[in-house]
Amino acid sequence: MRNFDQSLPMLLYRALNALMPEFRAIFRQFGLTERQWRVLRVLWEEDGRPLLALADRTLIPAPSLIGVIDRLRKEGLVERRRSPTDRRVVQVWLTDRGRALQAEVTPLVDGAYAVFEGFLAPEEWRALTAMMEKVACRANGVAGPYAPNTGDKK
Amino acid sequence: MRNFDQSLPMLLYRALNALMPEFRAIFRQFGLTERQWRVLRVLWEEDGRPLLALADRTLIPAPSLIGVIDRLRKEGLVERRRSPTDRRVVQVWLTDRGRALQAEVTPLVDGAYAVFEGFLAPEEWRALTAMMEKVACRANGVAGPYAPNTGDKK
DNA sequence: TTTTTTTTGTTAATATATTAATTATCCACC
DNA sequence: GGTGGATAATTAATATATTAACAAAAAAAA
Repeated sequence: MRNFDQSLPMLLYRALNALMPEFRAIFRQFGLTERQWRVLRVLWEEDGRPLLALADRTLIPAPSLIGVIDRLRKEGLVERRRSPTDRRVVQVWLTDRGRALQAEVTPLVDGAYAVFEGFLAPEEWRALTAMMEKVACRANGVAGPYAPNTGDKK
Repeated sequence: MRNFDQSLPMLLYRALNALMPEFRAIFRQFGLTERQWRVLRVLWEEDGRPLLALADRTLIPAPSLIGVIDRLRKEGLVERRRSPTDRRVVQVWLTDRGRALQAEVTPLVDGAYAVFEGFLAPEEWRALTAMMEKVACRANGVAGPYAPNTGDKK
């Protein structure tokens, strides 16, 4: 039986465990959960994404995402509209408040991230990124290839 | 605003997202959740650990762990005993069934792990491990040093 | 020895996630 | 132009996690 603490999953969990509380404390200042932030983070980059595209990008399973978005809607940060061209599709749009939030949250998040960024040298970052991509890609390959749903028509 | 998909947290989440379903499918064959497996995995290595020691080792917050262990107990895989020397402490012990499970689950888990292990070269593994430890350690340092609770007396 | 502090575990309230099944719409084909 | 299969989103049922506050025992201090 191999070493538990040094297994890849536990290594990743421990790193996340160490990193995320810092970020979550920031999110909480704005009444956001981590998952809510992830949704906003994607919408700030590209507004009006379909729900499944958000699920792919945020790594939040669709049924969970329904709830996340519903709470964001109740807070008046996003709204949902049916796509005019495909009525199955629900697009999620930022409200003015949702858009305004970006300018408040982003600096704090970037600040925290900059600290963590300093933990590793640039070439370490490159190596790490490449390895994580490799793991994610090939592991996905075990059950099927990684094919991000962009939400765009083919 | 930095690239979301290549941020450290999302890289780690994506890797875990790719890895864990494979393992969870194995756990499910034995009626175990991932967290239940993590508890058993530690107990197989060292039986009778105090609850907080398990929380540290498995990265499961204590209040969550209560529930996890309670469900394991209902399944007849572990039992809880008060420590004779310190009545605050609750030790978690494997039952015979809990102990027997190891021989069934471990080969499958090791098999799956071996596949993933092949994704990276040995020196990549070393580098990755070192980087993750560095991140975990130093990030913890932001809010306080990493001091694993072994459950042993000082 | 009494009081205070710390440690360990727990509960209670709330929030959230997961899994499987369901609905609505669209697309491709005959 | 209707039927079968796919896709997008959702619901329902269940399971689980999180946060803060609490209780009990032990250790430290007064």
